[in-house]
Amino acid sequence: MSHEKTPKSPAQTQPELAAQPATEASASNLPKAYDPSIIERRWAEYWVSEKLFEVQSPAATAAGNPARNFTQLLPPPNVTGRLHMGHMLNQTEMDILTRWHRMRGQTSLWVPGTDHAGIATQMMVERQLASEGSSRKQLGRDAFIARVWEWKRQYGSAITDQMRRLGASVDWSREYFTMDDHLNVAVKEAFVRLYEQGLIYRGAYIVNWDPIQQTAVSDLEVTHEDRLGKLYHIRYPFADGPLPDGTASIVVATTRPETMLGDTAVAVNPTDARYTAVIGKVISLPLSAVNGAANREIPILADDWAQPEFGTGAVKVTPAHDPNDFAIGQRHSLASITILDTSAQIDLPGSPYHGLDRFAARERIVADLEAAGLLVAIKDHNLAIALSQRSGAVIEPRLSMQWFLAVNKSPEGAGGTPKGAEGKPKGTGGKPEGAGGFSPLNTPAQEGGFSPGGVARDSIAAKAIAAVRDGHIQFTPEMYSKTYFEWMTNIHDWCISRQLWWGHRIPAWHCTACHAITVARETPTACSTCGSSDIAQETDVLDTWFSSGLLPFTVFGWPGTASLSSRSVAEGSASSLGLTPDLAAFYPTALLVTGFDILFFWVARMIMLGTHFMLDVPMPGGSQRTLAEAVPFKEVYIHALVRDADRQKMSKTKGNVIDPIEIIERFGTDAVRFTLASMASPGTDIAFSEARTEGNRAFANKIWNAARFLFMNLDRARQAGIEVALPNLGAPSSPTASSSAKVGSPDTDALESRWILSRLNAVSAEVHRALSDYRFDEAASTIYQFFWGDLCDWYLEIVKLRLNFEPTNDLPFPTSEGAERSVDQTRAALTNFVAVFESALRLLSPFMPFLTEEIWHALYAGLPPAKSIALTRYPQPQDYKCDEAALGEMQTLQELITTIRALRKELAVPERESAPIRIHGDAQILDPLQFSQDILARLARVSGIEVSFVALTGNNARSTSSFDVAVLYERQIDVPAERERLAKDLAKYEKGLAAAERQLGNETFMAKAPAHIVEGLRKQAAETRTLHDKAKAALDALPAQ
RNA sequence: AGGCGCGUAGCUCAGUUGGUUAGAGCGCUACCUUGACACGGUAGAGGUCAGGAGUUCGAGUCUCCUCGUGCCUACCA
Repeated sequence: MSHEKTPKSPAQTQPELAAQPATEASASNLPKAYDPSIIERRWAEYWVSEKLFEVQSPAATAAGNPARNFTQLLPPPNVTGRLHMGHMLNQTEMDILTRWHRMRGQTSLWVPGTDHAGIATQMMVERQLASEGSSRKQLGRDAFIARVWEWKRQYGSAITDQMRRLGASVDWSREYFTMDDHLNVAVKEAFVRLYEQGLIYRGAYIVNWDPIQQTAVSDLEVTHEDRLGKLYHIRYPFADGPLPDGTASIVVATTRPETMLGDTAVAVNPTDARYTAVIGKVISLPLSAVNGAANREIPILADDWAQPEFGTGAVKVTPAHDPNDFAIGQRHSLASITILDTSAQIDLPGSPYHGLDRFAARERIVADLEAAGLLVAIKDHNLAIALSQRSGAVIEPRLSMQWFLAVNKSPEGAGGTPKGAEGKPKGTGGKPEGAGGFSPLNTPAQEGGFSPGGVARDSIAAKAIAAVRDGHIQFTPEMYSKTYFEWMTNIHDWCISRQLWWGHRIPAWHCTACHAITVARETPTACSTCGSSDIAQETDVLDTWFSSGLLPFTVFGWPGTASLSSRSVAEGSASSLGLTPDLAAFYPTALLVTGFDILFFWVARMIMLGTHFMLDVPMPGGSQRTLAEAVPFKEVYIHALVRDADRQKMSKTKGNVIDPIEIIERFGTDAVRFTLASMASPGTDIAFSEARTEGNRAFANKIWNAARFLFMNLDRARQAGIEVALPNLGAPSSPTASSSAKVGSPDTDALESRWILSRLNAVSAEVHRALSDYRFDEAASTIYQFFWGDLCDWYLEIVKLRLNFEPTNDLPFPTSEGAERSVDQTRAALTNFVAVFESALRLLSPFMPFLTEEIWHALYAGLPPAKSIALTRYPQPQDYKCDEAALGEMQTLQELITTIRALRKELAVPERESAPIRIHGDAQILDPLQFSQDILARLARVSGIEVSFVALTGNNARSTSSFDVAVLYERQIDVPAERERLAKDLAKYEKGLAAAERQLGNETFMAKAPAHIVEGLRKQAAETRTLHDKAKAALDALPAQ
């Protein structure tokens, strides 16, 4: 604690230890209210500087066992990013799990890193250049990339600095950046292998083109927005004369009239009787004239794609600017005329529309059509407009040369055996995304495999589907596996090229001489086909998700020092096949925690690429890796979205973004973490609530003050010369060895001691179960209830009774024997208190690492048994003795105290005043209470106990199912209020009784319901009957008004 | 257009395979500045589980329908 010491206590004299940021504990030393800002930064720095969470690379021979380790990969945030609540939720959950597993003794490795985020980062730097009056193109590629690196050097650690602030227990020594050299080598290796396996091809297809970014983007980077648009009906006149019936034109319907400049046909459905006669006719395409020449002529053809119900039933075909039209063009060998340039301006030299932006062109064309009398109608039309997720630009489907990953095709060459690069694009095994076509590529997985839909069994997608279907990867919540299958079974080939400068440049070289392509790991000097040295590297870079999809194995060193290009298969030693020591130890990782928004972007891609590449990497023992061992992770936990308090999605435009750092500064990291954890129930979005965060800050404060109370009494004990042993279970745990020494105390110990340890037994079991099921909410609430409800409200209050530092005061006639007994009692109580409290801190530590670290160090006064509470043993049920009798006794006692308190309120007994009670009940219930008279005296202000042999029904009595109790106090009760209360109770009992009797009288129920249910109901009915009768008697006994 | 969710106390949410009289936090009411804590203590009030029908001995929980609401996927010019 960094506040100034105000030494009031002579006990507070130990020196600070340099290595431990905390000072020793002393109640007078602790501020009255918990102030997280004082301690958090200090501990965050300590954890990092002491390298507490680093995991050594195991020796290759040690054959690491991923099953015994707990390894996770942090979903790498964009290097340009700032921490948002989604990150914080994600990292809180990952950190709780990592700390929990670590404290359970597993080797827990959490690998952090950042993503180079191609488009986002390039945009960021371009914006900066623009503000300087410069541009990417002015700078040139190399200078621009240098500039991005400079940017990264300067600002790239912002988000990881924020992570440190959260206390994320990651292994910083393993931090990566997706553009690091060794990862670049791995990306190239992966690309080359896929190319050699015939799974990467290059071709001209329609892709989603972002005219602002000037690049292709994948289907996933496109969002759709419903907008009201127009459907234009346009008349296309025949060039080859009218039909016999006089028809001289056909009317087409389109939402994008400007694309008519690129039409190369009109299609009608062959079954559409209205149009059968016009099939084969030729059209003179309006407005298509260039340089004053005649309009282009295009055919009318029949194609199933044209739907008779839609529009006019006739559809214009623009193969270069629409995926469906492209497919029609393929079927009918139509020309593709590109009429828009990369920035979506009309590119048609000689046309009056040349150089116009697409939307300006639309207006002009519509006006011109109208002037020419060719505009038949304009109708309102709802359409889903495609927008670029990044730039917000309207996506322009564009025919362009791109690289694709074939996901539904068998690799060529079994087992990934490399083949020489062939220098030619491979054919496609599926269809590229965005490439149109309306026949489903794949059919859903069916029993026993796939239906014959052209999907190869050993394709990338098929392996990825099998990995989940066969249970090698499990989703939580399970529902997401459906979403996964839905997407995976309808997946198209993945467009992996981007027309950006920032990213992994595609390792392919184009030959100017023979136009062949050379794909190679090392920069080649000559074309592999013709030997010409006139070659130039492909300018495109890879989709960012291509490199991040490889991370689960590339972060562990794949492909190793010897890439496949330089190995001979015959050698076959594990390391030459790509098995690095880290891969052997940590792959597959145990778990991936992420949001559903990147389920397809990243999760599915990791599964595809992981299963594909890792199947070729042998197991540490040299055996062939199975699919189960090739998956990138065994479990996926998908968490919710964090919304604002009104359940609105946070967005910059709405201005409702909650900055986690700002919230942390107001409430403390621990409180925010605890809030997120306690609201993280699976499947439901989190409406982030400040009120709840306040509540959890209060929880932190409560713990802080409980610690103050403990320390205060430890101080007093020291002064009184009472030795209290500090618990030593905090010693670093060996997880397998069950602790020989239980926390706690002999059976002869006080009730509250035996009880609280029994509670610890139950609570640690419950927390274990909850965390095993990813029920962060249940784990958090269990600990909350225990710490506040059990420990502070009951245990601590009772312990106060046992603490006596002036031994002569509690006996009427001071004796040395009495003094000794009192000392023993104080020592025993404090010893148990410390042990219980220390256990509770360890229990809470994964959720509130800062607060618990601070108090824990303070507890050990600078001499803790471990460098951090995070390195101690997590409380296990077997560490605490469960004493059923104590649980039962305590329950009765609590019920009695609560009832007396309520009665006293009812009778308006002044708070400070004590009053005697009279009690009636079974001996087995009441007998143990005689040992708890002091507790009753303190917690319920009972001045004397009188046992009654008859039931108590007076105005000053209340009944429970196990006892009647009366408070003896001379004060007229509020008769109307009492009458109301009793009447209400009575009604409740009558209702319950009626329901129970109906059930018990029901023969089928008695016959069919399980015995324990019937028995339980009987017992309950009997209790209700008792309560009913007592309430009735009490009501009758009320004086009439 | 398909698919997946959600609707429980004033608010935010729990409620395991159907099983006794539905819980928590915050808020609210009353009282209490008792030497850990007013970011506190004690005792309370508050719900026909969106609506309807069905299956069952028994439904917040399973089925169907209706209403409201959110999201994801999609090649409809």
